[in-house]
Amino acid sequence: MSETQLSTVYDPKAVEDKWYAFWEKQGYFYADADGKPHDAHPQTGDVYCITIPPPNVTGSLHMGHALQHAVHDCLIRWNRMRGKLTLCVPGTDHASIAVHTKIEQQLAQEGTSRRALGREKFLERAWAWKEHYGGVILQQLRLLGCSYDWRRTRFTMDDHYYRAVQSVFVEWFKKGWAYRGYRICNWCPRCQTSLSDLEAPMGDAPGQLYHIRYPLAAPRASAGDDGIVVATTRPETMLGDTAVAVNPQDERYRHLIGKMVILPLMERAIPIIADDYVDPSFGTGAVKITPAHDPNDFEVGQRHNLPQVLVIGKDAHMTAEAKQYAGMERYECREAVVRDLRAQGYLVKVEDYPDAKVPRCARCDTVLEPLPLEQWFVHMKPMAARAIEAIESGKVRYVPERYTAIALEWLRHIRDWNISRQLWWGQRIPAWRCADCTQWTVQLETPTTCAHCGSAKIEQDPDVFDTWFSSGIWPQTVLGHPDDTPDLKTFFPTSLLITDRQILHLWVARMIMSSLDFLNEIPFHDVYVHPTILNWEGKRMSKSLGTGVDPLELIQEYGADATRFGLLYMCSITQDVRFTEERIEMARNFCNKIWNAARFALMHLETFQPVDQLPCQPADLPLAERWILSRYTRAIQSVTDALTSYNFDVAARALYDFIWGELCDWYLEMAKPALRSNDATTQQRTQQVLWTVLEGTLRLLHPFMPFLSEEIWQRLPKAGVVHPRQPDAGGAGGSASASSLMVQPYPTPPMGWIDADAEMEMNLFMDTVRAVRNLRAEADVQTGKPVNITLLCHSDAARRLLESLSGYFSSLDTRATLTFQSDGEKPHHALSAVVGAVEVFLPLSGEELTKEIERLTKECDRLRNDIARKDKQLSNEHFLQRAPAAVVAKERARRSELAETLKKVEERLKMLSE
RNA sequence: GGGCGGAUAGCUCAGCCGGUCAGAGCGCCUGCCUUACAAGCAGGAGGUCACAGGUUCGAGUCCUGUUUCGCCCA
Repeated sequence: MSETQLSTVYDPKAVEDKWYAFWEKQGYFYADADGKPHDAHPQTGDVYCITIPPPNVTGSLHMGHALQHAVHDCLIRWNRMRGKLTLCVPGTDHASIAVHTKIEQQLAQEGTSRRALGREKFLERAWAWKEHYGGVILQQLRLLGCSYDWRRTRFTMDDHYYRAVQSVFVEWFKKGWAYRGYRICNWCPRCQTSLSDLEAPMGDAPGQLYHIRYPLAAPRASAGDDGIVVATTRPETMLGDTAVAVNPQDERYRHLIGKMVILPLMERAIPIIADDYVDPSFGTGAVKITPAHDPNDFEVGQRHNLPQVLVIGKDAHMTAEAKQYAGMERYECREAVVRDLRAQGYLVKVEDYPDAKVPRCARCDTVLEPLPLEQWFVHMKPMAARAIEAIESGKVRYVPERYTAIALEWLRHIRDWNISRQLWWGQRIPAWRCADCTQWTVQLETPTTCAHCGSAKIEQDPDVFDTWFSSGIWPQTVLGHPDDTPDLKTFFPTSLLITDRQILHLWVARMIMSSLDFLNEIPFHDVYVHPTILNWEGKRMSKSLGTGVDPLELIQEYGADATRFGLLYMCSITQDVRFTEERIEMARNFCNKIWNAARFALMHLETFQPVDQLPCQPADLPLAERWILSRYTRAIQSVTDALTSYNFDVAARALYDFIWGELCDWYLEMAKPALRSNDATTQQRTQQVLWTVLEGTLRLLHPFMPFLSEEIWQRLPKAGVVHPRQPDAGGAGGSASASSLMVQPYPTPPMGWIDADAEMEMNLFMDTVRAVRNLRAEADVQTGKPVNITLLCHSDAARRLLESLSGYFSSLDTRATLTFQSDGEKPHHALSAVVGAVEVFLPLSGEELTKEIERLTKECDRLRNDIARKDKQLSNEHFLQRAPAAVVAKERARRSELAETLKKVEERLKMLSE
């Protein structure tokens, strides 16, 4: 096949599916505990394992996932190429509330309900829904190029996993950590379930603070006593008040403690009590106590033995206890209560309260109703203590480091966890209550009788577990726990967890706790928290608001490699990144640049037979070769360092700058003459360096752009192999190590190739070339028109260097014919530039003379300015005494450099004016 | 109320341990279809690094405060 037939535009669609199918067929994604499952790639014995955060089984890929998995696969491919036994376990979670709600909506549309349908039929529907949409998101990850072990795909409702979740509960019940409790819980009136504290984020809800007067009950303490004024943001809850509380230290109210007030509208007598919980500075300093509808009041109520009056029900409507307000919706009732209070003269004042917050449902945003409920809770303190120890001692490391403190803070103030959900889609709680003795029987196998009294009248709790309760055991469970498996031995603890910061407590902290408790091990060594992707306005992307960008459309339009590279390029240590499509476009252009550079290289390597090792010392090569090998080495260092420290943006930039700015812009141009040379030795030597650098660069690039790099690598001649392979042509023939780029070793920096002299010399050369281009542009010389350039060299070394490189000038966009001078008469009417010890002259036609004089005058001013600044610094005694000698020397050198330049510019100016 | 992150060219972002750090991509302006690439090549304009103090010989870079946007916890 002739490489010249390759399109000048890289076409991702033509290569992505092909290589993905090939890799998968070869078994390269797989890793087994014995370390040599498919003998697909060399293993050093080191293990690298990640379990992905399981997305919602019925969900689809959004930008957050795309970024997260660009990172996942980059690290997975990198470590695999480093020779580690590398495993990434994919899977999904059952998203209890989301799926449950979806099915309920469907049923409602069909005019029925889950109660009418019954639990069994409902679950059939849910499973059917899961089968229909389940795994779509995993399919989408393949389009991104993710090289995960798909054989191991797990789902949190799989039989094994289901059992594992239940057994966690049974174990914790045995320890006394899982217990049945009655307390105020977050209740979502729309989802009809309780929620944990973490699923009930507080949101702004600007409202009013109502000041209500509760009159004293007879006999009055003294004439004219107006009772006590309480302040509340939720006046409708007053219907359930069973006390008024004041701070015992508060002089204003001390005389009222123990007295009774009459609750307006309800006409009930309630006591005034003293409790430290009351903040005297807030509102009026007197607080109404509604034990049934506020978590703090609930506790006050318990301390003071207050009755609970439930006035708001699970449907967010008023109960019979609310008497004349019974049946009203809660906000409707609020209006009615305020109206009646005002009419009866109890409403003292209403003030705006902009800082009010209310808890909302994390899933549906409905304002939650705190209600006293009997639920299953988990006692967290002992587990949190172990997690704190593991994090403090550095066994679990957070990246960026600042998240450590955030995690610790939450763990130190951990509260018990409500794990029961009044839903049907999820793992059923294995607990049976006895109708006779009211005790619970908790075990994995379905009991026939009560474990306490032997009664047969037992009934299973209808509730299921919180989804996070089940995903909290993800890493160990997908590797086989609670069974003792070889996978667990080999891959656990895993290497890394990559996650979003939203679920740091909800999920990450809980995994650490469960793993320490059950396996006495941390679940992962590192936690990498990637930035959140925002839209260009800095707002969270939202599908419902239509502010999201669909990563699949990006892959469709720009290709998977460009999408991955663009995302990694913006993946810095910052907390948020704003997404702009231009970044992906930039990456697409970069793909194209690489593609064309490869076309060029392949064209010149068609008949070339490379060898693994450079056949000579780099020092014996020409400057351009020494330079590119040196820069290539530094690129390997940069990329590797950046990946090691999770600085994906830095790694991507290093690749971009090296490939585009050095390899393409300079080396390929400078290699052209030699590649076209008739001298076989020169040609082959250059071909070998070109091949070495390109082949290595593709390996360096592969974790970022797996498809493009593979496509090019496959076309590249191989050391010891004559024909390039295509997946449909060669199949699995040949040794594994030669069949795919993804199982090649990742480059390590050949330190001996670093050549500081070559870099210095190239810098002088490049600066000179740039100066010539610059002068051409200034003189408005049309491209293609040759120019005569005089190079006046004040150093023999510079002259020798530039003379030896003079052949390159014509090809590097200068079109220059060079004349060298070491001294003597300088060209008079000419444009000029100074590059170190070299002066560059371009003869001037005449009319540009004034323009040039102006320009040089400006430059003189600038230089004099700079020199004055330096002089000031260098005459500063403090600076000379306190700054390190090297810095002072550097500044002195810089000063004389500037003076030298100024001298030359002044001379030029003089000559132009003559 | 407590904690954290951001504020650098028109836009999106890099700038590690203070001393060529004032940068990149896009956009804009000027030339170019030069046999790898117009998704490209060459050149150019454009920023008092949010504000105010302080530390230092020297501060986008460290400290304090302010303003502002966002996140987390209570």
